[in-house]
Amino acid sequence: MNTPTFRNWQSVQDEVLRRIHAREWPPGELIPNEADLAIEFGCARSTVNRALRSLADSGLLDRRRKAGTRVAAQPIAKATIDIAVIRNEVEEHGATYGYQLISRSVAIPPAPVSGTMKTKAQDKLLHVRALHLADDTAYAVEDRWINTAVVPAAVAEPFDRLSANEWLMQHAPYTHGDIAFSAVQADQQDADVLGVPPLSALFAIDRVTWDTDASVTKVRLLFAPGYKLRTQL
Amino acid sequence: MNTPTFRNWQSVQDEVLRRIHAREWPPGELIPNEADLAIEFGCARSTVNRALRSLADSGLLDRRRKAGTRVAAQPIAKATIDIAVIRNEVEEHGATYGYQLISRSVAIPPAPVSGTMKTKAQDKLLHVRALHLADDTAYAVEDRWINTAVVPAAVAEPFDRLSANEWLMQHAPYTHGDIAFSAVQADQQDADVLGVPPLSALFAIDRVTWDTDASVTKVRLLFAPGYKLRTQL
DNA sequence: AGGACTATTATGTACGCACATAAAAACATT
DNA sequence: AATGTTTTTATGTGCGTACATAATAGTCCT
Repeated sequence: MNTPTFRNWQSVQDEVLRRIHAREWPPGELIPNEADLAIEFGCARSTVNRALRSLADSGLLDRRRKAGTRVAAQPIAKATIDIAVIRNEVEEHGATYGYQLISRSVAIPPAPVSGTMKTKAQDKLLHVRALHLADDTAYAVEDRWINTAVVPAAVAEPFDRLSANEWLMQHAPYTHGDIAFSAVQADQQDADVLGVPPLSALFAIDRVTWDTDASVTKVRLLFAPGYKLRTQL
Repeated sequence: MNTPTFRNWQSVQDEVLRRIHAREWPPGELIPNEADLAIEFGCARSTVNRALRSLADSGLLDRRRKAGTRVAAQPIAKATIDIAVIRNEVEEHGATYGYQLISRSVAIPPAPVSGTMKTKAQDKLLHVRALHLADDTAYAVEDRWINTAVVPAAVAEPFDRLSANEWLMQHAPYTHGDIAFSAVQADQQDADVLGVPPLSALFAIDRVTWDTDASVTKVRLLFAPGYKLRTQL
């Protein structure tokens, strides 16, 4: 048997992938250990490790110390979604980006907002509503609350030219965030802003970002009908 | 200056993250090269490499050979979404999973379907519609087309007890897939099946999986109102 | 000044070794 | 048989070296 040698981790990965797809290593099955594969592939164990670790990261393999490596029984598809700044998203579609501030105020938020942002019920926050346009047609409405205790500089920002979306990206660091995607019916207000019939189905992205344990901002983006979030797996 | 030594790649990563968040290394700025960081952190260059590579994978750093490593100006948030088998998703919420086959037939698909699946216009495909339940209430409708030329064994499957969702996971390998999320209005048929008012906003997942260059299956999942797809970033 | 070639440099990765760590398996003890 | 302890083993990671590769910076020639 003339085994070709696999000199780099990508080719090892490709070969492992081939065996998984070809069902040579069926789902749930234990595969040979790193040391043996290294001998078979004619490379160092660390190279095999790199390849297998990468596949484990993408969910195709389950690895446990001592127990060994097995092909994931249910390859939970891990779709990675890039959430870009809206301007970039629009411009990547070849359209001209536009922005309109709808309202800007400092107010006590409704209870659900202060609840998810973990601010005190009577704390005032900065509330910004704005419209993002692609080629002069409505693309998405942004409804945002900003924790001015965490981002005091935001109080001085008018947000009439530069969207809060972009300003915060540059000025407000965050450590982590929660994000949720859903479908909602347009209420009268949002329908008017977007120029669509009431009760239209809108794609919603809700995001809350945190700096350590304090919320930075909470935003809901409602996209005009037809919007699709695409990715590969 | 008493520099603590960073003995493992995770602690190096944490320190780099801290500097980014603290704006010691602002967005867009070039950071010291691996060799220098290795000296500063008191570890090997490969350890620094591992830490920085991991951060680059998650989009926080931009790295280019010779040009060096810089903090991403626009930290494109990469949200990873786990797309599990529906049964698991339901059971993880602590609910009881139920399944009902609605229809199963072999038919010539409408043009958009054969178009996206790259099958010949007159090729017959297996068409399965089914309902997924959580605690006896409708959770999602599945509308699926299966390429029987690629998965001939599917023809013999009734799909009356085991959903196509699960059966395909076990029997139909795929190399890659496209996925799209959107919001759609429920038509009369889907509204009836889900037991919701017509025109309700439904969360839709459209997925096409491929084995090399042939489509395996195309599925649209419509989730009952209230469904949210959550993740972290 | 402009273009073609060369040197430099930072990241990318391979290798081999060593040791850490988690967890299963074997063994001993009650 | 049930429980606690030790051994074994596969993965996880660190280190230092070497070389590959891409892209910039510099040099030379016209």
